[in-house]
Order: sequence, then structure tokens, then C-alpha cells
Amino acid sequence: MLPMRPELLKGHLDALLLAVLEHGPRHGYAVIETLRTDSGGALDLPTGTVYPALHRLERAGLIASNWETVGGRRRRGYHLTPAGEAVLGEQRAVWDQFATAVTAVLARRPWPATA
Amino acid sequence: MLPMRPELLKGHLDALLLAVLEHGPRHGYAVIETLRTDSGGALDLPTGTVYPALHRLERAGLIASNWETVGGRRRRGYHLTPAGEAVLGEQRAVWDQFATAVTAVLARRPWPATA
DNA sequence: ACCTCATATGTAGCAACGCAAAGTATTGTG
DNA sequence: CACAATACTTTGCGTTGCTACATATGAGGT
Repeated sequence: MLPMRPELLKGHLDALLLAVLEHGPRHGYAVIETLRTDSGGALDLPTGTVYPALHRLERAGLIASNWETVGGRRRRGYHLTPAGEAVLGEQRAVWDQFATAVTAVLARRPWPATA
Repeated sequence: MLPMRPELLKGHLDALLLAVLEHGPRHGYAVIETLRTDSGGALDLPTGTVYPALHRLERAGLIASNWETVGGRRRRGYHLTPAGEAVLGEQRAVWDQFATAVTAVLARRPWPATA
């Protein structure tokens, strides 16, 4: 597993978090775990990355939260808002576009791979 | 064509530039054009992005340059160094990993898409 | 001659974002 | 009782791409 520089994630994190919350409501810690398992271990994000991002998404109205107490532990359960669902849809399209473009540039080789 | 937020590119630009220069030597302006055509118009980067990035790559020893004068115009021709070629190889692997991980997370839907 | 566009390069300053590091608190385990 | 795991928070930093502006030459049009 090659080292993945942190800047790579920039701009893509929001889409990932929204996608995870589309599974169903989750609290921050669980979001991190879902992200790790869904990505096959490739995306193992620190709390200092995820929690502020969740706050940002809530301020933007894309997710909403409510405090719960489970087994004596306070946790903040997040869920998608309709606005968040809409944005997630756009973000998926943007990602597809971006990934296609980058892959195209990186795939083009000096000796034409495609005759 | 959806608007592509500039942060999306962060961390991926170096790989793109190296890949373009793998085609063969090019000056900055031509790099921008190649990038645009190779990406089908999706990646149309401003000079204020590309030139500093090329300087950075040169300082890092991944590319090298020599001044030429063609038709009375001064241009700086860049070409890959062996180190740059090696890094490009790694970057391609990193991109594949990253893209696979993000696609996996974004693709996972609440109700199975194929049902 | 004049203007404008395309070609070609450069830099200063800004804004955004992910992260490291540190801290708080509770529950479970050895 | 120490320690790990769970769970959340915040400050400050570094990197990076972009906006805006500046400079200069050649080509084409009027």
C-alpha cells in the first residue's frame, strides 16, 4: 500500500462523507469506520479531519445532527438533509467527470497504447 | 459540464504535468494545451496554476528545462528527468488506488442499485 | 500606423482544506 | 489501577491552486 499524500483528498472529502451518511444515520466515529471498510482500508481518516468536516457540512445545511446517549456515551448522530442528498448527486457526477479526465491524461502513453 | 471546484485538483496536478511531459518535451503553454485536449476539455488550467507548478517540479528535480527561441519568442522547454519518470510511475499507482477507493465509497448505495 | 488576439512567461497574495497534536470524558478490560 | 477503545473538540500549521496583474513578441485586420 503506497503512501497517500493528504492533499489528494482535498475537495473530495465532502462527497465521501455524504455518501457514507446515505447508508443511514451515523455518528462521527462510525463514519470513520464505515469509510475505512468501504474503501478497503485505503481511506483511514483521523478525527481531526472528519469532525471539523462534519461541522462544516452541518453549517452548510447538507447534514443535520441530534445528540444521543448510548451506554453512557454521548454521541452526535448525523443524517443527510434533502439538500445534502441533492448535493451528493451532483458530487457523484463531478467525481465521474474528474476521474475520467485524470485517468485519460495519466493513461495516455508515449507509444500509443491504443494504436 | 458541471463546475469543477479548484480544490479537486489538489495533489493530483504534479502527476498530470509529469504525464503530459512523458509524451515528449514541451513548454508551459503547450503543456496547458495538451492537458486540455487530452482531458477532452475538462482540465483547462490557468497559467497561474501551471507555471508555478512547473517551477516546483523543476526545483524537485523531476523535470528540467532549457530556454529556446522559436520565431522570436522565448520559451522554456521542459522534459522529464529519470527521477521524474520514476515518480510518475508511483503517482499512477497512487491515483489508481485513490480513484478505486473513492469510486467504491461513492458507488455504494443504500438500496442495491442492481435489484 | 493602430488595435487586438494569440502566444509565452512570470509573480504576489489569497483562501481553502486536511492534518497533526493536544485535550476532555466515559466504558470496558487486563 | 492502568490502559485501550470509544467519542468528541479545537488550535494552528503547511500545502497548494487560483485570481489578478504585469511583461513581451508575432500575426492579422482595418
